[in-house]
Amino acid sequence: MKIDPNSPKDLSAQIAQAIRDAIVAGDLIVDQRLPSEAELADQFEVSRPTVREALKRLAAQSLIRTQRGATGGAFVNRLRFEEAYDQQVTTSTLLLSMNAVSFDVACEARYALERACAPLSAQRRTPDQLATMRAEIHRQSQPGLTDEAFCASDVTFHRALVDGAGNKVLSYQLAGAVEAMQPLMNMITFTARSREAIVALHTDIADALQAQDAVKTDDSLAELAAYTRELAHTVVSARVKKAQSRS
Amino acid sequence: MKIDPNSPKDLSAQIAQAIRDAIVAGDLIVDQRLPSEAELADQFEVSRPTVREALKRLAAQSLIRTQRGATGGAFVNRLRFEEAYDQQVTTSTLLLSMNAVSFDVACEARYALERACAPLSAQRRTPDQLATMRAEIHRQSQPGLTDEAFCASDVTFHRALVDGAGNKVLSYQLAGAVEAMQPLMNMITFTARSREAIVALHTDIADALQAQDAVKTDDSLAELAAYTRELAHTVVSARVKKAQSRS
DNA sequence: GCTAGTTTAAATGTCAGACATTAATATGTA
DNA sequence: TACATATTAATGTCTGACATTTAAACTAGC
Repeated sequence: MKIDPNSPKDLSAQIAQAIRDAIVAGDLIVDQRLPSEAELADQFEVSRPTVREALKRLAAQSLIRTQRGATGGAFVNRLRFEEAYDQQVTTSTLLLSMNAVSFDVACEARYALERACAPLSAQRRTPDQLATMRAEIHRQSQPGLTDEAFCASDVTFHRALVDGAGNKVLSYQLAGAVEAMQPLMNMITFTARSREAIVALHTDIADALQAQDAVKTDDSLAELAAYTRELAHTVVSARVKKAQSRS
Repeated sequence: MKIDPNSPKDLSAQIAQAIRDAIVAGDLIVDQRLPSEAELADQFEVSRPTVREALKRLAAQSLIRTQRGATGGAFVNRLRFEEAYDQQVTTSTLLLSMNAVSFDVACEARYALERACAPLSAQRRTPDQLATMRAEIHRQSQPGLTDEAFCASDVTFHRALVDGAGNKVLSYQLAGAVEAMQPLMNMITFTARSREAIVALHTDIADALQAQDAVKTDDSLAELAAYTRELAHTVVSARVKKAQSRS
């Protein structure tokens, strides 16, 4: 592992890249201890703070963990699905908000992905996951619920659906898509009637999954997708009208 | 923004979290300049190296960028889809390799997601994307190709398919799934006959997309998925037999 | 000989201060 | 006005020190 002191990039960025490459290539394996900061500083011919900055970069990506004390040091971290979720959600959320992704595009992506899970979920959903979905449907029909709580429950419902596919890779990939939608969904004000419609569609989905009917699950999801987008259009056009009447 | 000096977590981790929260919450907006390192050190009542470690953590996640010179500093970075791809691919690749995700599970996820794109892609694929797919099919039928090059071409083909959906969010979500599969695919040795079969199925897919036939696209993808998994099973069982005969 | 408390050592975490480098801006001169 | 130079404010890097944590080695007492 070598770095170029004359490169325009920061030394710490180069060092982080070198170690990252070694991890990805498998030269450093899970739980293996990296050399101490002082040793790394010697190897790369830089100071300890520079090495530390590099290690913090890797820690931010959960590629390493550090431990203090006598037998401490930096260790290659086993990247777990659970940890990776958080980063994915944060990144996806920021991607959507910073790039002015329209509700339509995000919504289309979300339901396309969920429908990919539907057949698998119909086949494999556990009683536990079904119970979660039923519980969330019940929560969603409570009248006093705030819009935010309604959306949060919606996310839980859909994650149970996705997890029903029993495929960790799918769950991971979709966590970002589903959760990142929440801030956009939160911008919608749900009327009593629209909530009722959504709850009815959620019930259809849960029924279809319980009956392990892949086709009906897909149909219900498609209906929900269409309804959600229609709802958003109504809300947006109502807002535009309001703004026009003000001017 | 406040931090707790008695927390078990590193000060730099807490500071990074505080700034990250501010960005996600929208308190810091894109291209806004953060206070200088010295000012941040004052605000959080820590030293400059500690602040720097926090900033490097954020830089590793592409949340900020830094600029040297008189008007320099740390700026909130507009997270672009292109940049986010890389991180997603790295993370997905490591997730698969470190968690011993089976070929079956990864393959199932990949094709489920791709099939989610199929109907949209059949509707919207551009001539350019079709041309890319045809070119890759041509490359794949060249006899001298290494297994690695064959797989790389496969990835390009499938990315064109996914991009055909014309939905940046979908493309982003699937980039990880498709590319992270490559190392697993590389473990398969493709015989001349299996390459021929894959090329034929790719041709079917391209034809269906060209005809904007969503159903046929989906069918062809399903066939390809089944064939790929069958192929992997054959390879694995052949390896097991070989190992048994050796012992 | 075994256990409990103590010491030691090695590592990360933090700090202070200095200097190097970069790049925009202000200044000065032909 | 145009170009060269000096200033300045920021990040990038280095040195050296001290604080804190933790496991292991050591020691005293039973």
